[in-house]
Amino acid sequence: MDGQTSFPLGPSSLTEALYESVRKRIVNGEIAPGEKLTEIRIAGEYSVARPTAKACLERLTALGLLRRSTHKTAVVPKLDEDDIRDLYFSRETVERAAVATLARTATVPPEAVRAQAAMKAAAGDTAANGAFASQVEADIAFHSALVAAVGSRRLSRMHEVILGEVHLTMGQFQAHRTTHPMNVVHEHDDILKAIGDGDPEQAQRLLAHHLDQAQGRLLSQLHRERSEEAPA
Amino acid sequence: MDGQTSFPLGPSSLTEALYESVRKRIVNGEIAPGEKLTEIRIAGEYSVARPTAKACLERLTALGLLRRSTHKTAVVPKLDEDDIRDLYFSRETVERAAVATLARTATVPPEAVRAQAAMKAAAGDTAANGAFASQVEADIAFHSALVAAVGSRRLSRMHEVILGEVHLTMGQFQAHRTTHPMNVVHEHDDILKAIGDGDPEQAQRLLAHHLDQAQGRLLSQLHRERSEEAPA
DNA sequence: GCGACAAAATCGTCAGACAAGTATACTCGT
DNA sequence: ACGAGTATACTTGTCTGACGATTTTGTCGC
Repeated sequence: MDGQTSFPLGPSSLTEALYESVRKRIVNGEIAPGEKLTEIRIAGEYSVARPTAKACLERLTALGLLRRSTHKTAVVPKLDEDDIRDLYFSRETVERAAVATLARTATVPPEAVRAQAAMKAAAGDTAANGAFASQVEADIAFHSALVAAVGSRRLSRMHEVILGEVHLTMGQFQAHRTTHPMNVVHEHDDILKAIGDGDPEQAQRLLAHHLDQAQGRLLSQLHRERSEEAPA
Repeated sequence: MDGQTSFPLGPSSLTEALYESVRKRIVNGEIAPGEKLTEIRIAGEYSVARPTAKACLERLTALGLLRRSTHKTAVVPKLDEDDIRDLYFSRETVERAAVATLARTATVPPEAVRAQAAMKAAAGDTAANGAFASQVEADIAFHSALVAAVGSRRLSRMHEVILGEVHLTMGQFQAHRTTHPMNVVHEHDDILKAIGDGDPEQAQRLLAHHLDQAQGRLLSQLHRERSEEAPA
């Protein structure tokens, strides 16, 4: 994109914009897993000072989107099977609480419904370029809306961090390409229905199943890739 | 204290030690809620450069131990009723998942048992100076051990953040002073027993009750303080 | 070919400086 | 005397530049 004209810096500041931009590049897979991100490189690419770049990398590291230890350069993490299981266990913990809470008052978040519409639209033109990315976006938006509707700042904060890593793995494995997006849409619809019916147990059950499916897709994709690059 | 002789910096680095020190001062209530923490003040108190102090404050802000908006001085947050409810809702979400998981395999974490012993010891000499602080420490350690035993890095990370804020409020309200610590000890024991019995439902029930009690103590303490400083 | 030493790259921390925004205090008009 | 607008001081955001420490890489000798 247009990299040199002054950025449309949304919020207040340089640091924020830099962070958002690098974050996007990571979760969208533009920066491959295992790739090294030095402070100098970031500073150079964006024409900012090294301390600014440093702060950016530190923030991303805190969110799990980068790994680095003292005096070593940051790298985009390549999540293994244990990571994915751990990630989905944490995710399930948070989202279970969310859907149960919503179901208790039969509150169907309008934002989630909107995300569903976007997902259906994206599912329509699977051939189109960038359709994959917008599917992932819509999927993330759906789950995000579910948690946001609970109204708990801290739950949302935790979920945001987790979804960041989820987004990262999805971008890396492109698991959505190997499955029919309409299945996901239908599972989402079922969850919304259970919430609307005021049935917390059912909502949790369906959610757990949905997440299990997603985790399974990621794991099988992981194994496939591993077996391909085995002859080293 | 001795500010000029090089610090006995425990871990790797200056930043880390600074962060730990300031964090402790905040959660222990040495820095009162509402108190302002300028970068310059921290830099001066610890004889470090301002960027170092800045990074420290940013980290603490990310953890919810400080609040600040752009171009405004960081302050130690004074949590209101909504905050406490939100905090305990999130806490319950995480710890429920933990005890349920442990109970499913009837795994009683040795660390938690050890924390219980420490708590009993601290409960013995309520009169002693600093006994209150060690009670809180032991309490935190117990719940921390529970979650750590699950073995989920991400769940532990989330819990760590939440416990930071819990620690903060406990230090501020000193709620433990108004209650018999042995009650807390017994509730902990009950939870451990349910885990050992392999009864996830019971463990979750007892945990929820335990957290409800704790939240209630904090809220009543909050109301008491508010009514005292009402005539403004 | 392998291990040890030297060189390069990178990070951690610091000092100093300027711009920009916020909050406070002061002045002026009514 | 009091309120409103402005001016000043304080604090933060960002940059430039630099030095020591540590990790990594590359080379040399055995």
